[in-house]
Amino acid sequence: MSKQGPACCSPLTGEPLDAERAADLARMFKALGEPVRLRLLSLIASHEGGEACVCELTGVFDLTGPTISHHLKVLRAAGLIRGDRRGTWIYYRVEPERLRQASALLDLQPAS
Amino acid sequence: MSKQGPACCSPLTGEPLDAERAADLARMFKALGEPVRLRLLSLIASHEGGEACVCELTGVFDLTGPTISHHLKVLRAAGLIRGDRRGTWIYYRVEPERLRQASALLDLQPAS
DNA sequence: TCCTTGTTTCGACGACTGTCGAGACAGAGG
DNA sequence: CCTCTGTCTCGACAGTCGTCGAAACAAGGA
Repeated sequence: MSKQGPACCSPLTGEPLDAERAADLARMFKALGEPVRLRLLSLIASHEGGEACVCELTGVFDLTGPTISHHLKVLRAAGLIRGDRRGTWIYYRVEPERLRQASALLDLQPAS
Repeated sequence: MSKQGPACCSPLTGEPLDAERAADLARMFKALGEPVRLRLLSLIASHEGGEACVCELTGVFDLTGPTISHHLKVLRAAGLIRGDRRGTWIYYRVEPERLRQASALLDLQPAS
């Protein structure tokens, strides 16, 4: 379902964002606009194999389990990560397409 | 000048963000994480000449002047735009370097 | 079966944010 | 000088967000 039309990647310099697209993109940026979530995403993205389990993420911060779980849920709702359970542990990995969408929007000089 | 230092543009896949850098980047993404601000930035970036005055931005939304001014202030504090007064009107333009920084962070496959 | 460990959901609290109206400041022109 | 227009600051209010403790759910092992 995530087939992206040409409009998905047009940069800011192209034409003004309409309200609907702005709302979707803002949801993603809002998820990124929190230091803990940004670090969580970076931890997952840079982890060996491209995925990390919650148990490895919790110890990095001085935060309780529920708080980490909450932030992971926000990142999941924004479409930035995806998690699946394998046995006891749940492993999270990034959604590259979604990140590319954000990166392209902010790229003022698209690859020509 | 199109080549940046290694630290400023290292993508998420490189190494985990430290708390300080995450805080600065999160400030910028938080500014982008609001539909009105995202549309304001897009209006400025896509405007003829690369700059737009507040009077042209206010009419687009069903919001009062103070509210638009507040959002512009947040974008300014995040380093995303810059405004200078010329006579009666104040013109805003984007800060390309800052946008490039964000775009590069989210780019999972940097130009190799 | 019960117990232990990993993860999420629920309910609550303080802090922050978006919005407004009223007023202040800046510049242009009588 | 005064006035008008454009923009910002201030103070206040409702709504949202990050955080926690307690409890629930899921899977594995005694």
